[in-house]
Amino acid sequence: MAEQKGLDTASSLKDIISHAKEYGFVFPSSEIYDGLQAVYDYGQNGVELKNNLKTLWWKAMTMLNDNVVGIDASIFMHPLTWKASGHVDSFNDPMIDNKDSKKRYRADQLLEAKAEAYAAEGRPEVGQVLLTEMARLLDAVDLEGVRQLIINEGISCPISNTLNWTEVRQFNLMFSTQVGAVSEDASLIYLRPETAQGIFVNFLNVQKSGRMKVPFGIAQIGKAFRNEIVARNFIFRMREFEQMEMQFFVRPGTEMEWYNKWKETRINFHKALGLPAEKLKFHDHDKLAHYANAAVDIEYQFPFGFKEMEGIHSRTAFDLTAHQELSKKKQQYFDAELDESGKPYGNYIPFVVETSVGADRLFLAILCNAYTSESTGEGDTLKERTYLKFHPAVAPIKAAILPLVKKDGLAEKAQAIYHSLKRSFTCTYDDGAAIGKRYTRQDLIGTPYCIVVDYQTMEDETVTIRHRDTMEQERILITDLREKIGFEVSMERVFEKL
RNA sequence: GCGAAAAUAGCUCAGCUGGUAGAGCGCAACCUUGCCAAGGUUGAGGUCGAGGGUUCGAACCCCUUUUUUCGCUCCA
Repeated sequence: MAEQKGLDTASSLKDIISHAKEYGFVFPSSEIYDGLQAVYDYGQNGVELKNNLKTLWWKAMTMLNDNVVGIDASIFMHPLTWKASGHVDSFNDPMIDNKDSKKRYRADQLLEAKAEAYAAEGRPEVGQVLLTEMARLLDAVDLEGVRQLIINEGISCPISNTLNWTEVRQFNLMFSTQVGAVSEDASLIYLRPETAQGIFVNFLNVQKSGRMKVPFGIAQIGKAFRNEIVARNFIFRMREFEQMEMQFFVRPGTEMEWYNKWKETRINFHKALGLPAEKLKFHDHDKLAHYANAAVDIEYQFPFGFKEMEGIHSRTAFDLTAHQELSKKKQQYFDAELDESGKPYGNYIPFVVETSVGADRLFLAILCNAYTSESTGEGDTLKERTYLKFHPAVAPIKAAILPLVKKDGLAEKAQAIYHSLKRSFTCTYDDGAAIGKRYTRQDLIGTPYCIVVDYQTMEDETVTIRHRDTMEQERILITDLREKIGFEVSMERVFEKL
């Protein structure tokens, strides 16, 4: 009788974090110097798992869709990119703390709420004056002026009801650095806070050089950086993270059709990776961002609750239009397809449907789902068993080749098998301890198959395959290993469900 | 960023009212070993998160700091 430990509690996140560290999946960054908050490194097993996830996503996008191609844009981009995208303005949030309640607020939101209150009492013009003044102060970066405005308006903290405010501080969520001569203002550049803009600025390059016809998509995997005020929940929210984004360019008016199609396509991808349907759900955005006309998250039930893993946004023509206006370069596409009246659709700026997954979040979801701690038997036969039940296609190591004992030529035979298989998929060889201990070592890093060389192998060229989840064994010919295991661990096994 | 708690070997922990660090597991080598964390021998590994202070003497008391966890807050 197997009993699952409480996987949905906060304590199991702790178990997963220590398991991830102990078995080489995720380490705190620069740990010998006490680490760096909200930054993590992937270890020898973590990087294999993450690379597998990235490759699966990449191939699912570019190989399974005729009209999606990839790019790899730089992290550094022209500063005006972030002006056009709205990040320079909307990421500079002025924050203010109330010293009595210890609560923090966005100063602009406090003032906007006050302006709405004026409007509600029938004096919208007073509110408008307030907003204009606020905009002037924010543009001038007069933070003390903003604080005075809050105090003069008598805006008190809703919790403590006092006017005991701290100074206003800017939290710029974009990291910046300087290129070239340090003294020049123009040399200030940002680390990209999202990868999407690298796709938008290359829209016409790809469309023209690839003779792409709308609808088509551009996929990209890459690092992005955000100076989060609070980073929590392990690798869920990091300051440096990796996104897997695809921007799909469509004819205006058809965006909802594509939005719905990609919603289904993307959630099916996660299911094909082995994430259970009951731990996945859509969450529609109530409040849409400035660029979107529809937005939904695919949420996974992490140990700390249902949280966003992937976002699917209908971004309209916001981004390309903004880039066209700021760059003065037309971002339009000529659609030669004929409409109902027999005329070409002609020139337009395409609408965009975006799918954006956090690679680290997908990694965490896969790891949380795989982590299994069971106890079997009772009394004297009670045994604890912990293993990672990864889909074979994402497991860091696909197979371990183990001689039952080291002597009588079994080790040499096992090594020969190892060397012949390692060209086909990631394998490991271990003759270090008792066979049971070696099985457990592989369970702990989620290796789906253990291939064991025993005395019968020496007689009839067969080995046993021990399966991770069931602990059952089957005997097969050595010559069948490459094909049988190779197929089970292949991407194809995931893609056949898509 | 605010509040609370925690930090001793790779892991889990012990360490009395202050007297220059221990266990189990794990790890490495060798021997033994016919299938689910097997046994034996030997060994590596810690200035007790960091810095300062009090003291004859600090893992232990005081201050500061870093990191982590939890609760707020934030999350285009």
